[in-house]
Amino acid sequence: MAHTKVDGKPQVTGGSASGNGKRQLSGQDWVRAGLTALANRGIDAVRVEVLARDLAVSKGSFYWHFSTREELLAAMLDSWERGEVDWLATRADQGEAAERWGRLVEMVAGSGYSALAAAVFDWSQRDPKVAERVREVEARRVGYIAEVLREIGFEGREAEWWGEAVYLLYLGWVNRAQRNQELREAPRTVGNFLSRLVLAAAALEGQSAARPRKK
Amino acid sequence: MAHTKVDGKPQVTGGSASGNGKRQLSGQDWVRAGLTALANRGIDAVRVEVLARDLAVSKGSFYWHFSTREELLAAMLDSWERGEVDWLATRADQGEAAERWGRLVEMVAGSGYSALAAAVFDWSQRDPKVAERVREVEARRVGYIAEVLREIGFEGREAEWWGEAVYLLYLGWVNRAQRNQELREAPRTVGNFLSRLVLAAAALEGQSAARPRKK
DNA sequence: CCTGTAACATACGGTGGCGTATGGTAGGCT
DNA sequence: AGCCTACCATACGCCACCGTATGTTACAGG
Repeated sequence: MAHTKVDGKPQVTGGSASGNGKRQLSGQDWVRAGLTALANRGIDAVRVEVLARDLAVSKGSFYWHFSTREELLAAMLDSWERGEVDWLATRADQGEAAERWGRLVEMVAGSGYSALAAAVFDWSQRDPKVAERVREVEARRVGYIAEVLREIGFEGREAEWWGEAVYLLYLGWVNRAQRNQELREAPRTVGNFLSRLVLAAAALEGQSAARPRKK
Repeated sequence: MAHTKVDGKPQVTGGSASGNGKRQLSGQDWVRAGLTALANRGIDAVRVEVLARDLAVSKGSFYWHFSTREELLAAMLDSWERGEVDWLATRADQGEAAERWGRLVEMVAGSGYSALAAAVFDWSQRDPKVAERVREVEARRVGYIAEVLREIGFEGREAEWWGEAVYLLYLGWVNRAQRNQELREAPRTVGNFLSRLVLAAAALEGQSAARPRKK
């Protein structure tokens, strides 16, 4: 047992705020590098020696911070999940009725197409543990959308149903934008799709409630 | 150069219709095995030696049929593309007005969630050549949906726009169903989502045209 | 200045996969 | 029967990667 596990955090080891300028990586640096590789070339491209080359250090460094590759993958998944949960948490509270929909659309449209999310989704297909975590995150997302729709004026069951539809459309867009620059480079389009979908839903359900602004 | 390329087809080499019962594989057998591995564990799991073990033969066999692994991947992509194009071609002609929408929905809902398609889409992210082919197939799909929508009563531009929306929703469903049995095991749901989406679109656009039957 | 330890580097054994080289076999043709 | 050839097996060299063992450096505290 040469290395002490990273149970807590390797205390100081400042990534870039330690004052000495450069050297001395932290576990988080490896996680970040791993997530970058994941987003760019998929989970099977997250290799210890490759990351070491990217970071211009040797494997010896990696195996000090982590005891195995799987441990890094777990840390990466944790990091991603935390980011997703936080993203929703910071936006779940502050809301004034129909205004929230417009902000949700803008946030989604502006937050980029997220190659990372797409890569994590693909990863989840080959690892049941990952799939479980992704399902939880997706349930939160759909729940949040449905909540917003309820505030806009959709009735209970309808809100959930159309919330799912909205999410599926968004998910399809994320997927398709992956290989279609035109979709990526016009971030407006996602918002347009989502907004018109909700407008149509309201028209069908006979909602007289507040309409989301097309902005 | 020990092996002759598989330019045409290795003539007889019957997979299972040759009468002799078993042995003697064809290039198509390798392609099928490759597509299976692709669908189950992604493109990075399509390894020559692994496929050889699955087929209970040696690599020597593989390198007779193909000169390299890349050649197999190309053949796999060709096979997939041909299947997709044929799928649309056999359904594009025969149609009587609004009836086509119902059949399209049923076909999509019944054709399974297609882990293969999802895997190919993911593959396309790491290989521009694959991405190009996938884009073409997707353009055909969207075009076909838009065409059906036009026959239902949507006006030119609206048909294309909602056709894209319908496809994105379907794409999101394929993606999500990958890790959600509940969605997979109720094949009706896709159809319901798509049908209600079109109904809502018609309601928004003020179509009085033929409505797709909810069946 | 000496020592300990955190954070690396270097070197190694082992595995899995690619592509090649070459040998073996079974069935059709003459 | 002999031979050719399609199809496959065996064996090899090579490389990328995993994880381990152990040497090396920087700095903190006494």
